[in-house]
Amino acid sequence: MKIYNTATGRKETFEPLVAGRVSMYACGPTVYNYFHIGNARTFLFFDVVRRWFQYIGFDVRYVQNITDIDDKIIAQATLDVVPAAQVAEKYATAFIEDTNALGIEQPDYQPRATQYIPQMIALIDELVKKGHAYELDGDVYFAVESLPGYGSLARKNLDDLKVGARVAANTRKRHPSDFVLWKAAKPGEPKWDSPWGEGRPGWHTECVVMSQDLLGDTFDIHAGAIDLIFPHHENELAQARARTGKPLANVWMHGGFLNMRGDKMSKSEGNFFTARDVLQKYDAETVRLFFLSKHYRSPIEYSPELLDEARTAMANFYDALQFVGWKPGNDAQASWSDEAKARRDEFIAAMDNDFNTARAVSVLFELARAIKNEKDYAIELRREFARLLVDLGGALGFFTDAASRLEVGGALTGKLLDLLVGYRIEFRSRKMYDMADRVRDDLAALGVELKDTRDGTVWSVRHDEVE
RNA sequence: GGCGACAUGGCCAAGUGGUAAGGCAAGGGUCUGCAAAAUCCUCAUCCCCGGUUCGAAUCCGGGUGUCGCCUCCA
Repeated sequence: MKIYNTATGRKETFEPLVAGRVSMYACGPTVYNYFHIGNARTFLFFDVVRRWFQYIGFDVRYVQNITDIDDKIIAQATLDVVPAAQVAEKYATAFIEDTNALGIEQPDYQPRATQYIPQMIALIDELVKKGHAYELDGDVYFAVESLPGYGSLARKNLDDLKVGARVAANTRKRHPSDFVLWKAAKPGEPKWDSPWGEGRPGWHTECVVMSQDLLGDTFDIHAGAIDLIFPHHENELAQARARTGKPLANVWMHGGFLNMRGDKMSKSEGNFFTARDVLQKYDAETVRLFFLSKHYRSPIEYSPELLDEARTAMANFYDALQFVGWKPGNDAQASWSDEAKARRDEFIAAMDNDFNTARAVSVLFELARAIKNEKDYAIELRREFARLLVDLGGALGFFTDAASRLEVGGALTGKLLDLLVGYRIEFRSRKMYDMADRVRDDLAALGVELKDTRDGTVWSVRHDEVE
């Protein structure tokens, strides 16, 4: 198992802290709005990371936070003329709904910043006492110069940052890169008591406190999108090192962006679609396939054409399953035939190589092709391929609901369809083609597709349009 | 100004020194009452210029282009 580690800039063999276990923390959303489809890429990818670790036998402990107190939430609350907590609650709920709709498994723990205020205050206090932070009119800042090696994660040095700093604002900070740990409350803002007066925590502290509380001082994997490397993750790392002298995480994983017409999709630039919007047009598996068709560290261009392609491809997978009469059951077999094993090994090798999902997905395509290839493969083998397809696909989060997708409205509906198909077969054998075609056309109007294969007439329900 | 990533067929995309996976689209054949499906065939020398090597899309140097980070940000 090799993973690209931002901290070292290299692909490394993954060595868990505890054999057989993985502790991972992914930065979640700041809940001031619906998240966009670019955010979805990140959430979805780390869902796949988690599923993969589980597939290969790891016991995974997965934490993803929700930032429910932040300047942007306060700003939105001001616009909506409601309490900030109400904005946070609304979009936190929406976040959970939307990630569910995307087929993302909920994390084992989903801490919220406001649940950890005392712990954050304790950490900040400790940093002040150790000389790594200082107060300034009710704000508290982390002194980046107090910590040798600050900037190592992003491979930046303080001098360069000084030059590049475009933020003039607070000239009273000791160093322009000093970042805020505690913010004094302005009138009307949400606030908590602290040794430095009433205020709220800065963004970079919550993840340190929550991850260390739930996963320990140092854990296996810390994840997020590429933009979080600096300053967010750098600042988390700084606080953790200042506190414990140890790294916060052994492996830092960062996913690439989803771009819109060349630019990164971003709420502040207004060029985005919410995941909600996209799910109106494309089902969750289509979105998943669209993302997983490319390596997670590469940028992806948002493209309706490619989403359409992904939809076609997904339909083909289900066609293949239908083709050999796949039924839910023991897809995860203890042993596989040589033919199946060869493909499974290829899939595993791809995933174990820094989560090469694009390569892994191509194995699924090859399986689908083989499943439908009645000429070269015996039906038993093709059925095994189907089980393998569902098994491996499941490791990527596909086919989790295949049974119900392939099933139509219960047993009676299935029997009625078989009856109608029987009529078509009968009509065809009597060369009553107008009636035979009427059966097919009428069913097509209802979204049921008939195909006359060598093995007889089969029906399938079109699922490629989401209303 | 500093740091970093990427550049593969009509489109998407894998490839990490051994002679270009896969998907979509397109064209042609077989099969078929028709349609669909299935099946067979066709479709790239990897941004440019140098270098290393028996051999490079893959390594090194130099260009060009695109993008990201340095500021809230998935």
